[in-house]
Amino acid sequence: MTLSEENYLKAIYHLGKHGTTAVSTNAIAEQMETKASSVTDMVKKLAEKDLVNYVKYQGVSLTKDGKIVATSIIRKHRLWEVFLVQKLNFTWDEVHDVAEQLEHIKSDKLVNQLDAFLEFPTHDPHGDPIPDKNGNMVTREKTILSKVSINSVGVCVGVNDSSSDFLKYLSKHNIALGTSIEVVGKEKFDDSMTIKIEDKMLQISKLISNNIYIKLV
Amino acid sequence: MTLSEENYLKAIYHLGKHGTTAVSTNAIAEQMETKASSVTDMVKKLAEKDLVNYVKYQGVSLTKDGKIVATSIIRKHRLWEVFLVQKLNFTWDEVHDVAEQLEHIKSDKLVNQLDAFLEFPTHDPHGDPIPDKNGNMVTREKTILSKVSINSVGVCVGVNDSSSDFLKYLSKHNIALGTSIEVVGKEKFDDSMTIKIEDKMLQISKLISNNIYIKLV
DNA sequence: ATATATTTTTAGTCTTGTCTAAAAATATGT
DNA sequence: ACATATTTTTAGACAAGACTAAAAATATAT
Repeated sequence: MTLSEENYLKAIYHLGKHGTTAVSTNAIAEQMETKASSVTDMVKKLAEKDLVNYVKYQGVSLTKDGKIVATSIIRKHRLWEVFLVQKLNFTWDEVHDVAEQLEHIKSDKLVNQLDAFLEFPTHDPHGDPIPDKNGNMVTREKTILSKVSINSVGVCVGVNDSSSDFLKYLSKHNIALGTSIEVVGKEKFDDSMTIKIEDKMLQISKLISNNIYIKLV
Repeated sequence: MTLSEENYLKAIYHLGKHGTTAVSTNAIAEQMETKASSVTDMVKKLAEKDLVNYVKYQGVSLTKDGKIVATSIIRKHRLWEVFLVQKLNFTWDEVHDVAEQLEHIKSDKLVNQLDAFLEFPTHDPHGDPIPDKNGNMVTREKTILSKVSINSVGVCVGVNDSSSDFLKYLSKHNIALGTSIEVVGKEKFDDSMTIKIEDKMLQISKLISNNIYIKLV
């Protein structure tokens, strides 16, 4: 497995609900910041190796083998993120780029010992589930903040977008995993929301509320 | 810096006492398990970037910049080795291949936080010194076991060859960093030695004694 | 239903890092 | 010192992965 192949598999996994639904060449190209023609080339190679299902003009999905590879990369990525935050004092907006590199390190012993060292975490610093050694992960009940009704109360359990800019925005407003959020107002016109965080009111746009997951209490 | 460039700089550093003395194309090729013609190509590229001094047919040495890069890679390699042994329960013969991968991860924060997390170790699991943030490292007094006279007593402080096979041999005979070694016999004919370890006698060949460093007591 | 727009693929090119084979330079032995 | 051996470099080729431009397939709109 080359670095490039691994990144394609990961992209296909993320784009089509765990790689099960077919995703378009263009979607992959956009996600990977490359050109559609490059995607076609690589996808052919992955199909040759039985890592993806590919029918010309019909999109791409992961095969069983492809899913195993993708899951193992995601496992590594998320374990490293936990390591960076818990042991090396990184903040949740700093971990992504480094984890992107670390996820490609090849050593079963390394991954499994790291897992044990971190005491088998089930979720990464953004609330995403970490696959275990066999590729299984827990599915935690969660709701997109934008979808909940007025007066709902919940606890932040994850984010959809984990870009540095978004995470910094959240930190600035004291929103982290575990933060209690109450919906005190919703604006029909632009779908903005007023939420209460630690007794402070905050106006958030639809784009923001669409990227926060909460668990209702 | 590409992965390949980094590996060449590291090889040149190791072959010519910290990269200061010029090393031959063939020597680099052998160390890197590649062909001399490939070395010539890469060395030209590195010279172009002012990372090595290169005169056709006269060998290669590192420039100031080249040394900085090589030192930083070696720092990372050795820090990761300490991490693997101290935190993830790797043995000293298992760390090399994984550290070869980890040494190429790019993140200053990662390296410096890792250094702090490990409490600023000065030596790796093979007794080699770890450069600090500024590239400085301590030089510890050490003697090659093969060179010491009969009845000398010392403590193992390092190894010259850190291949898995050699380290496993040492472990099997209870030789590790800190082990006390007494030279009780030397054979002129083949330069083999009899040493005493924890009250047990051991016959070692010249090849073995040439790869063990001790500090005389 | 057919013209137009969009998406996807193909064909050909480029760069990086490698290789082989041959040529050039250096080293060695008598 | 000169013939031979060794080392190093050059020249040309190749694979991986990316790109551009053009062709083919699919989707959309009136």
